[in-house]
Amino acid sequence: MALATRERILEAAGRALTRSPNATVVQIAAEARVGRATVFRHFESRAGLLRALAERAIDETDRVAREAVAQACTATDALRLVTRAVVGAGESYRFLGSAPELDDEPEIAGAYRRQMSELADLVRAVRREGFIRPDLPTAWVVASIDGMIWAACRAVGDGELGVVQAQDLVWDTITKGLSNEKASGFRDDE
Amino acid sequence: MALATRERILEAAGRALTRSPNATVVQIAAEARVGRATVFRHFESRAGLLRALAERAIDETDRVAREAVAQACTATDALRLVTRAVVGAGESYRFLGSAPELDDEPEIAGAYRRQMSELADLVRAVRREGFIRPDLPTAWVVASIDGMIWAACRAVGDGELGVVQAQDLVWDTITKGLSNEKASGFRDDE
DNA sequence: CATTGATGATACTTTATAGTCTCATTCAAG
DNA sequence: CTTGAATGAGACTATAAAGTATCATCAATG
Repeated sequence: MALATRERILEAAGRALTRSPNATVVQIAAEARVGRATVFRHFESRAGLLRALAERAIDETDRVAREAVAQACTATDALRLVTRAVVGAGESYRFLGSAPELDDEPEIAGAYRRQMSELADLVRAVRREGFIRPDLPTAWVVASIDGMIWAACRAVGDGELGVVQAQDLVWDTITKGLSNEKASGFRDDE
Repeated sequence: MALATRERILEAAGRALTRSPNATVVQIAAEARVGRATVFRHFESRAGLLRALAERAIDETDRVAREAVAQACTATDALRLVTRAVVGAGESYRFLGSAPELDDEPEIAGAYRRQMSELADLVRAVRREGFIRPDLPTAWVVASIDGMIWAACRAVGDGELGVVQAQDLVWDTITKGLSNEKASGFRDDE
């Protein structure tokens, strides 16, 4: 079963690389319960395996994001659904957050830039609908959404939150913030 | 000037490792404009250099955080000032975000856990002051603050925001969120 | 039962990088 | 000018990991 094996290796690589981003082929093979040679039968090199894994993660993220956009009727709702969807797919791309050598892969780095740029477009559309505070730079809105998504994925991966809970919390916090106060004013001096 | 050289190497290592987390000693030495042998005259090994760099970053973060706490009279204000201070010190610890081998250093991993735990204590104190929405789990509040700080540091490092601007935006967004609406309600069906 | 394809194990080669050592040079202090 | 400490350059070794090749085994398929 060549396909099943390849899939097993990819998933094992995701787990191993999430744990330790410099995981060796030996460690990945062990995680997949597969001989080291088998890894090289399915992938031309370790770099090739990482590339395949990254492309898989990017495709998966694109897929769920597109699905989310298709279901939404406003940009604001699209952003909400995309956020939920991407957090839900966190397990598949979480290893990317600390995979050093992937910055050297033009395709991967380019895909990440494209996703960020698409997110920026969506944010601008949401802004036109009036949902986003006008005083915040778009770059910061994008960056903070990205940061929240990563925080949620990490919390889920570390078992601190359930997936659904994290999905709810991310959008809730992105929009309303953490503060309990109506106007969120604070005074420097008590 | 032994001390100046050691310092030059540390700062160069910070820059090099921020760019590429697997930077070799050759690359670090080149960044420091120093011979490779000189690196090993000042540090027992590459791992030792990373350890020293990480300890330096942790100490610096602790220092600015303690200063911030000392100036605040309420827990809420302390959290605000700590956030500002830590974002301001981002350059010194940013490399830690993607330094794989440092997870194996018990001292470093432990220090990070301690910092997160101190942040959690601070968050609980802020919660008692009533500033934080009671429906949010503390773990999530901590995680999202951490995520916002990282997002701000990355934005500063990438030149998307100025340091002061990022410091302002982080607290502002943490507390009030991105949304323009008073109650931040949204409707699923337009 | 025989064949075929995938696999596991293992030995081997290659390469990149860490780490050591030596020597010549430079530069500042006396 | 002399001396000594720090450095740069480069040769050298050791090692870990990637990648290759081979052979025996096992399971499915005809």
